[in-house]
Amino acid sequence: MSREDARRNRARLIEVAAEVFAEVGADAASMNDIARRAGVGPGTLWRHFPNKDALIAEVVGTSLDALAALATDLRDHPDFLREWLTALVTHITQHRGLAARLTHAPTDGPLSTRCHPVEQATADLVARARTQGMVRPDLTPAELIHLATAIAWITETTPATPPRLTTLLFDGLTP
Amino acid sequence: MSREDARRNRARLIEVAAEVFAEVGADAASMNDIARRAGVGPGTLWRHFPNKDALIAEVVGTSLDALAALATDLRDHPDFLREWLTALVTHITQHRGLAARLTHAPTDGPLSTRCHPVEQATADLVARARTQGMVRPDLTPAELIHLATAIAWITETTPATPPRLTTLLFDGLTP
DNA sequence: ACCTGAACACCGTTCAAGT
DNA sequence: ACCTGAACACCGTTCAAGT
Repeated sequence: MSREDARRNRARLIEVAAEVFAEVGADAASMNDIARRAGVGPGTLWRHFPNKDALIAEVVGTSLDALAALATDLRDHPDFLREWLTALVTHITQHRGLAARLTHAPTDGPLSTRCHPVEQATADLVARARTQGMVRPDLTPAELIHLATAIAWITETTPATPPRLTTLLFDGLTP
Repeated sequence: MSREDARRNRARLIEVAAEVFAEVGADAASMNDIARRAGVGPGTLWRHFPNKDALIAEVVGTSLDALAALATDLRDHPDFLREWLTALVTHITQHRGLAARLTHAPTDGPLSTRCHPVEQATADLVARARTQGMVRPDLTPAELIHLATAIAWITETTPATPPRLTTLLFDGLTP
């Protein structure tokens, strides 16, 4: 088959994957199922994307970039760190199963690579918050991301809501 | 076979399950693998325990009870709510894969049932903390458990440590 | 009464064989 | 160059057949 067909296959696979992820979650989705629904053999899917994370990275990549871009808009917001934490949680929550995938993704894998801009943005905002005394000085950017991921995850399967848990975390449990 | 054999099989299955859970985590552990290692057919495992949660409940049940019992010891501790949160997180962390199982367990299933004493203890301590003004008055016991589970979960697959995240949650992110 | 293990429909993943 | 789909070793789960 031609390179043209290959390109179409690739585009179609991403499209179908996005559908399946939305239906059952990125973690629960089956590679065979995605290939089947795209009308393609499993082998074709696996050569276009060497592992599931690569496929996920392609599906959520552009929205991760959009999230990172939002960070610059937030820089001058009076409560930007809280806003950023909210944005992180919201974004992860919008892609069911992504939280579980993020925490298991190897550091040098495609998904982690795609997250780099968001990590960078988080580092910037935490540093900025620190110079302004808006945040406890020992908080690391990685910790903020871990906590955002944890909140997004627990939200997927319990009645707890992201804004509420975000508030509890940000302000603490004491009065 | 005799009822005697059945009882021995059951005990052996719980024993082996505990081993496998410790090795690969309760979530990743395979039912077939447990049956195989116990020298028993899959069917035998499934009749003794109608689903995986029932098996998990049996394995972690006694330690859940011990956790609940700890709550009464804590009642007079000056910082008992923080201690309790720490105990919750510590306990879940000690059983890898338990966090994921807890959040997906059906409310009327065997695992949720086994968690009842811990939920009860949490409700008591939160209520007590509230009357003493030690905690924000809108915090619900369920929220505390959800957050403890989330922290235990994120801890399994990242360099983040339970005591640190517990502190961040309890005290909040602001200085 | 209790156990066995073959069986079913899946999964991720690979790779010879086709165009 | 790219695709196919059978194949392998697994998984959860069931159930006829055995003692």
